[in-house]
Amino acid sequence: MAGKPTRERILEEALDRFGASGIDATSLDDIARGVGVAKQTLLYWFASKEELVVAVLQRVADELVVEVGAAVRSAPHGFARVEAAVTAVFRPAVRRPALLGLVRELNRLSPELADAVVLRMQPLVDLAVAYLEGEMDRGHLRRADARLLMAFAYSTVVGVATEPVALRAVGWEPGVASLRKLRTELLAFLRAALAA
Amino acid sequence: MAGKPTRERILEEALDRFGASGIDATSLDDIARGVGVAKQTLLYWFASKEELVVAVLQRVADELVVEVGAAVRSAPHGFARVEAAVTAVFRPAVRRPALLGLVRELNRLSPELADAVVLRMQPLVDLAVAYLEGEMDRGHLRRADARLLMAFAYSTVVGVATEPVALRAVGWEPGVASLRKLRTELLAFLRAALAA
DNA sequence: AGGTTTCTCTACCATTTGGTAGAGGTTCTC
DNA sequence: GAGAACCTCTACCAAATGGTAGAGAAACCT
Repeated sequence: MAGKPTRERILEEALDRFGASGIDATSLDDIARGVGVAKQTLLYWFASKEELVVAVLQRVADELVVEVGAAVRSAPHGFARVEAAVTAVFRPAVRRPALLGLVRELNRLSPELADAVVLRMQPLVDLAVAYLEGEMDRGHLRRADARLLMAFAYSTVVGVATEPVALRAVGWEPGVASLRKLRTELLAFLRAALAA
Repeated sequence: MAGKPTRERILEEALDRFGASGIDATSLDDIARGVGVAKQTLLYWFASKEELVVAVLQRVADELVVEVGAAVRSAPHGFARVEAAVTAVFRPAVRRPALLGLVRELNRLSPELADAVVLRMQPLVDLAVAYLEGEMDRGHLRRADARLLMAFAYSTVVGVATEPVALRAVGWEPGVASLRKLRTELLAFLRAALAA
């Protein structure tokens, strides 16, 4: 059907389905039908459902780590760096909303993989924290718990991206537009809270 | 075993299990074993799994609505009111971490119930928004999108309460202590951002 | 050409799970 | 004490799901 190799198409389809309906609620048959192959073709490429799940999560984690890492490393100092990091976290969420929902299932489904993700994230966080604290020392930013700041920003994105009930309660429809608006507002907030 | 009626114990157990492992991954047998009765006893009290799920979610929604509603209505004006609302949202999360995780599954499992929850939440949000905007008009708070503020605070709680990977990446262990620390910091943040 | 590897398929199986049928016991009512 | 309502149980079923066995193409060596 498509030019992409089967394995690739399976991974794409699985990511979409897992993200939309949850991993448990998605059967191998669902994915296979979506790709347009037999279930056993899928089991040829991935020996078991767990293996498929891990492969999908691995890819999700890779995207996040690479994207946020590049942004944090390349952006200028000061608040611009905070801005770049926040934007980087939002980007995958906007491009593929299914993605963030999956990270949440990591712990339950593969604690080992979750550990691996944590280990890869930590240096990035450390880098960001070091810069934030440097800026605070220099008086460019108000003093605050930089580590907490990171958790704070990230969890906000996750919450809004995956919590349609809360969004609708405040009068918004879930979607990309809401995510963008939130990013703007979050940044304004951070700016106000961190202004020295 | 316990003094509580069977139906009540089933609801409690189901809430815990659903929250811990997800609804799909929790079988009726699991819950029944946890309570110490046969699966069919459970099906006597709730005609189907869906009915049990709805009952549990209904109760979760009730707790949230009642608790937040009481806090918003009773707290003094100004920033104290914001503080009361945020604390009220945190309280259920601290007391029963499983609770917030369930709200997220609402949309997928029972869109009708999700609609109902949204409808009940809206007046509360309106109330909070009206007060926030009043305070802004009077110059007690900095001007900002009050509606967004609500979504923002709530999604932060949800994100941190249900996203252990992010927490661990910033060097914390998931748990009640982290939630408390986050509440303090979130409030400090809001205070700084909203100070007129 | 002939064999080997790669890839996809049809058929089938074992287990789990939500759910049904219906029996039996307990408590409350009269 | 008789009957009814209430509550819990054992035994069983139908459907779905993850997974196995193995056959048939098709491309790729040599």
